[in-house]
Amino acid sequence: MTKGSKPQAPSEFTKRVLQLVSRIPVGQVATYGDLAEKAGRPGAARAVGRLMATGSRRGLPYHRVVAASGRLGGYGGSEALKAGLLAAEGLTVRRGRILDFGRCRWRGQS
DNA sequence: GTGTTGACGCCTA
DNA sequence: ATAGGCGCCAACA
Repeated sequence: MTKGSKPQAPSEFTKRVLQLVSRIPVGQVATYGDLAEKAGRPGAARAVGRLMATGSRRGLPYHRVVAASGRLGGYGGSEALKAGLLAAEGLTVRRGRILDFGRCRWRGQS
């Protein structure tokens, strides 16, 4: 089969971000900017957020991806749900903010 | 090819 | 602390 048609070939950046998200261990969280940087596009936090919103891949712990400064960000319209999921992971969320954020922030391989 | 949007990030007032 | 603006990149109309 030739490549006659190109069915939404995912960019390296997209695959990279999704891969990183799937690598986030339980009890830890990563920020959009962090994922973008690890994916090879520092500053592309928006692109990362868009990937979550559109959800090219399912089954990934998108709820472990939060905004910077310890803010949750959003979750399809129910950030409370995101907070609940994070709390269930062992984190502590207070008024839409992750307390031990600097403690549970996933650093990949530090 | 252009314009707009989006689960962001950081700065300044 | 709150508000507003600019910049970044990728997908969609």
